[in-house]
Amino acid sequence: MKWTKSLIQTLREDPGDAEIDSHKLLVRASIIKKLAGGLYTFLPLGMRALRKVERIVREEMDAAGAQELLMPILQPAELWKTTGRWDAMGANMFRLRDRAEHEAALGPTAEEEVTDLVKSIVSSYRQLPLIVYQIQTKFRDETRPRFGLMRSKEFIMKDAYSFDVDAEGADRSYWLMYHAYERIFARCGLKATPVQADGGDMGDSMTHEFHALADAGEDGIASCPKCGYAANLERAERRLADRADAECPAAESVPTPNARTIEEVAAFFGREPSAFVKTLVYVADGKPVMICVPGDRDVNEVKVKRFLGAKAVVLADARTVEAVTGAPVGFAGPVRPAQADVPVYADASLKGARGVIVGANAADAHLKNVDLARDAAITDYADLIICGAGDLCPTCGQPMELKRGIEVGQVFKLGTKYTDAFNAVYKTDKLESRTMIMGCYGVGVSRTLQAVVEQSHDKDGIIWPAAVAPFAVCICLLDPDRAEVAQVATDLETALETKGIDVLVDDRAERPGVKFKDADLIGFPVRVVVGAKGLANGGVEVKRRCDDKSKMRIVPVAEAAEAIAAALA
RNA sequence: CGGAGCGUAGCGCAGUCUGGUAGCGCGUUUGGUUCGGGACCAAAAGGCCGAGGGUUCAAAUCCCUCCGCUCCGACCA
Repeated sequence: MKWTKSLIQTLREDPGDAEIDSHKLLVRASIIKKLAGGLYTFLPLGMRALRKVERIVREEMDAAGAQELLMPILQPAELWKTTGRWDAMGANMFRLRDRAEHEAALGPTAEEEVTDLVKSIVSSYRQLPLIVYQIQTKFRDETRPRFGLMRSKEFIMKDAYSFDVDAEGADRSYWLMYHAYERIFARCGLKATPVQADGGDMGDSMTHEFHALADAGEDGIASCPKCGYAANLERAERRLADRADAECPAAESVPTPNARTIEEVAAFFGREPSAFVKTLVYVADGKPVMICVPGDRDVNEVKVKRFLGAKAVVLADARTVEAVTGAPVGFAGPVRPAQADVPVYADASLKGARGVIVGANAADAHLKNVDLARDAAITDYADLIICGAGDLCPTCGQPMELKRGIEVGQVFKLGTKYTDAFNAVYKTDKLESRTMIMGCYGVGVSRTLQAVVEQSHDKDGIIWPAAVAPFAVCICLLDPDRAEVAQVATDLETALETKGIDVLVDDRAERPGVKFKDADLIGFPVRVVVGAKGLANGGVEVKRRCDDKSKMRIVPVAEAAEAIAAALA
């Protein structure tokens, strides 16, 4: 392929609306172009890279025995109403009506669609287990699209679904996909870590996310350098240190005018935030609850939601707080709230807490010398906080580290949530009807592309891993108007293509510096310089993008194709 | 959805406070000199100043409404 025939427009300056390196580079390198917020065109270079990621995904899915199919993006509302997700998905789903006023959605995912499909075809245990997948555009009406392909309204996802006769089979399918994912991301040149995750509204409990570790990632991950435990902060647990608080005298109210936040109260008492217990009022599915956590920690709303088995947990508004505590916001505490029957849940680390300071449920007052067990009616203790760096690993007890990650894939055990709703059953060999056990497995294909760039770039541009590069090789033809030099480039292009290597020949009438800068920006794994000067010196220059100039080699023309292939290996 | 900022040439921006000829850099086109890490000279093309309404002799600039984009937060199968 010749550059002068390609739709490529590199930019010298960073786009004004990009924040993170990968987004800037994808735009500058002519990989993607924004149409509107959260909507991007894949330019020819981007399309080539995308196809390579897709191909890796296909090969690994096929190797795992999954079968590719393609289901409609436009999904009738009835499917979603069957599982109740027509309402549960809320504003996240794009909805529309056809001319006959039939409601439909642009698929954000396809559990309903695939369950309906499989139910209609599979009726016997002989047809199971089954894994199907598709690579398709998905739609989500994100409240805040950002960072280019990282969070967009329309994106490309590989979604796979497994159907098994029993829990053991579902477990096998789960790990089959899990290991396929490890291979997919490794082949894409991505350092991706599986981490334990929260299932959200998706269903059952068992789920792992695959995260490409990167500072620009949107998710926090707690990981243990000793034993390898890793979990999304939404889920990450910690081992509790033993608590041996001394007995304390009777609780006593202390006036604390205008001290509401932990910082203010801590300054007032001259104590560390950890000496306090912070109490927050939440509304869980319409009912108020109190959540107590150490003053230096934050509530993990995902854990609260899961612990309470609630659909929605939101921080209470000021009126509710006043009704529950009997005091303005800022003075809530677990001891004798105005609404005596409100459940009070405390973080597990507070079990045995004595001598702590809490809100007094009265304006401008806090209680000191509180013994939680003695003075408050704690309904229950549970793990309710967000882990922090230094918290102890729940598995081995060593201090954990905090990292950030880009979620590029997730595997779920769904159980029978969807197959029950659709009555997707099969017959056993004894003609008994049993519900199929399901799993679902997603790879963010377009997001993976950006994660690769986020992990693999330098100040000059992208450094594509060969497996997903738009072109593996760029031939910088320095003297395109000299026929004998141009012929060397074209011959080399043909020789490489014969070996199945993608080549882009930069045949523009540009100065060498421009071509070198662009080759570095786009990030072709191997750069070959063909110029009159080099040929006079004995051949062409071969350099890998990941190496510095000192590794550049002069290779005789006759051996060039071989040397380039070797450089890519 | 709350808070903040920004919409001026393909891209990056100045001009807006204090109303009066539409600017700069990059890119593009043409000619010339250059030619191994984003060259130089000369000429040129390219604008409904986000949209609509108002104030004014006069609006990119002041006022109102709307739309779009970005960031922080909330949210995120």
